[in-house]
Amino acid sequence: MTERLNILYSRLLDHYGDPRWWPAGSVYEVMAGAVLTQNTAWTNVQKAIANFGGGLSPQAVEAIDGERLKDIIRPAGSFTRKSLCLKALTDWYACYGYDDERVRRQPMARLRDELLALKGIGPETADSILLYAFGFPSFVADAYTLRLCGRYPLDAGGDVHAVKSFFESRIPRDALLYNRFHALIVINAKAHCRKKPLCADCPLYDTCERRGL
DNA sequence: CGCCAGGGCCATA
DNA sequence: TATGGCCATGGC
Repeated sequence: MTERLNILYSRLLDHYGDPRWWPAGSVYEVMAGAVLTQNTAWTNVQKAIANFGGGLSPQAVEAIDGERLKDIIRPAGSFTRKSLCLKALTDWYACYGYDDERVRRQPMARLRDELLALKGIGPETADSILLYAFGFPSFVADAYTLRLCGRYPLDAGGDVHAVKSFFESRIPRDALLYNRFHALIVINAKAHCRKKPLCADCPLYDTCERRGL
């Protein structure tokens, strides 16, 4: 890991501790949550998940009628697209017999292409599923990561693809490390750096402040 | 009230 | 390929 990235990571880790992160109980719940949280507050996703009554499984989603699925996930917004996307994602999972280990034996690049081919799944959602659901070393470059790159002097580029390859080429290819790093970025963003100006108790405050951000 | 939240698709030019 | 409108709810 480069010096600058190491400093960033260490500061976040010292301040927040090991996050070991994604608030979900199962692999499939992570997959579904990744879709439901697209441009949507996590509190709304929780409401949608709660509407499954603890029965958020691929078998359940396959069995649920499309119209009823819309109604269940309504609190997460954009429910027409997301319901179709959930169905497509579940069909994809069914191709592997809902078997996590079988998915993990496939080449990551191929899985990513398959996910990106599904309507409603783009780069951020695909990477979240690969990393947080299945434990592949695919770095997630989401809105929080882009915002951090705009503030912290990494010179990582401006778009999702550039930022993703920036981190992946400079961090050891380790899924747990990717997990911690991105989780820390999100936790920091939620806790301190939601918008300008940064608050003084943000562990990145001095560096960002020096840049006038 | 208006803004925005852990995006992505689609229509334009 | 690069923008911009759109989806849609709930919290603030």
